[in-house]
Amino acid sequence: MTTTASRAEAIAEALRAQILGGKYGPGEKLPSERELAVRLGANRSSVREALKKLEQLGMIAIRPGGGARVVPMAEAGLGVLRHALGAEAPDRELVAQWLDVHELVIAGAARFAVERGTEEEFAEAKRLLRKLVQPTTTDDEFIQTGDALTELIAVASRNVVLRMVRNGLTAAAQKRPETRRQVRAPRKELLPIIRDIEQAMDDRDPARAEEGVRKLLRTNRSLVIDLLAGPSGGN
Amino acid sequence: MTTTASRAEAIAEALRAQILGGKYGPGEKLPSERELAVRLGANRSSVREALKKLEQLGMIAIRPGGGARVVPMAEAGLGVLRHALGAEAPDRELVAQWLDVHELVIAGAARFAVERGTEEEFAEAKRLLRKLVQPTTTDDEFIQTGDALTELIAVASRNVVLRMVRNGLTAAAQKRPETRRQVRAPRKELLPIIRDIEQAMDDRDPARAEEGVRKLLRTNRSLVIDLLAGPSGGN
DNA sequence: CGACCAAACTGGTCGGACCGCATTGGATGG
DNA sequence: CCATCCAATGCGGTCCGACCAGTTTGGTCG
Repeated sequence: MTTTASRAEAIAEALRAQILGGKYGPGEKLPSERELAVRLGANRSSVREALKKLEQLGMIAIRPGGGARVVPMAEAGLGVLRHALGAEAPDRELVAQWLDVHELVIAGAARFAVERGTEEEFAEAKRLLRKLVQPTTTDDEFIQTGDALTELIAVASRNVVLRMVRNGLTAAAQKRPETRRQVRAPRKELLPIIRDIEQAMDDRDPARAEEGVRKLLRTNRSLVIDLLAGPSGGN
Repeated sequence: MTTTASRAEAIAEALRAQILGGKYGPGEKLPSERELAVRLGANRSSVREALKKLEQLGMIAIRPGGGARVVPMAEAGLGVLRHALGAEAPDRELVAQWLDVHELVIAGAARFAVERGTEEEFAEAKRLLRKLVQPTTTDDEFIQTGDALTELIAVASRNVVLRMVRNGLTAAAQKRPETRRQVRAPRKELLPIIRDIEQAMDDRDPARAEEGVRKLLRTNRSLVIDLLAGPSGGN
């Protein structure tokens, strides 16, 4: 079923699930490459490649001659998120935390963007903002436009580091197509916020732009939660 | 010379330097694994492992049967930063951008931390803040205390995603010991800011805490620039 | 009981081999 | 002459068996 990708990726996926599932607790040692190979019915090379993947994600730490130990999730890198959020039923709390950080980063980027952006970028931003509230825009287009807008903000911030952080965040939120959900976009409430952001761009007012984008993202908050974690339930 | 680590790591380092140095431009295809192996005098396994590392960093994209092409730096992950900033003479502009993002993230974390932190964490934060301005604190201790403080803020924010982002940022800023520089910490100007942050904790005032931490980080800005990129000069 | 050393691990590298896939360039049919 | 098709080529992905260097570990010896 889940043999969608390469052998090594499948092994990495399995180990990842086992670690995230708690089979191997933080600090615990994983079986050796050779034992994992026979246990999973794969070659040591493939197992090794999978382990290297997990090491690069920051999930495990490998010492030559020593073995591989599980690293606590909070000490890992952003890459782990991609698989924690990509699960069948992601933790709603984790999704909420993702949204908080995303809001923080993009709103901050908007501040820089208004300070350093070009007229062309402002025009493009206004075009995208207007498209968000156009009645002819489908829900899929709404999401795509939103993504394009955040990327535009990141680019206009003239900050490569910020773009990289956003890359990590958005990559983590990428859902596999088969688990995508249908959502409804809240259009009406957006109009005043969008006007506010446009005004901020005209006035080159960074603080106002930051606050406007923050409100914009917060309005879409429940939408993203539904998109990533499925409707209602707890929280 | 630079055989600090394993063979694969050395190869990855070399390729990384070549890519960052512009030998292979964005979108350009790298030589095949076999050719790189003979060219670098290493086994294909080692070359392969190095390429996998770069792929995981987001620097290159590998297609089965196709080859490996270079990904533009702005589309890569945070991991690339570690080596871009770890160079002998890092780009000062890049360091400045790192500082902007770090300030944005930690100040935002401070907001959450004041909302969600425990009394014990507040007490620890105050202890660290006071240590920053104690005359008996050495410059090395100043830096360590600052790191501990930002980590405490990240932990107290109760946001795993935010901690991961911070992990990525701090890992990128880790300098190799041999290239560390001596710096002087600006202690006197910190006192009013620190009092402000303490007051914000007592009042549970998130906005004030965010602004205070932002000022605190900004005060240390030139210090970090010197630490990472070396004092003044061009580049 | 403690220090010490050797055997048993572990990960890192090597060389060779085979597979399925993507690319490509020449032969073919229009 | 051009568009099409297909086989040869090159690519990454996997597998195998072997050896090396470092860590762990257990038992032995002082």
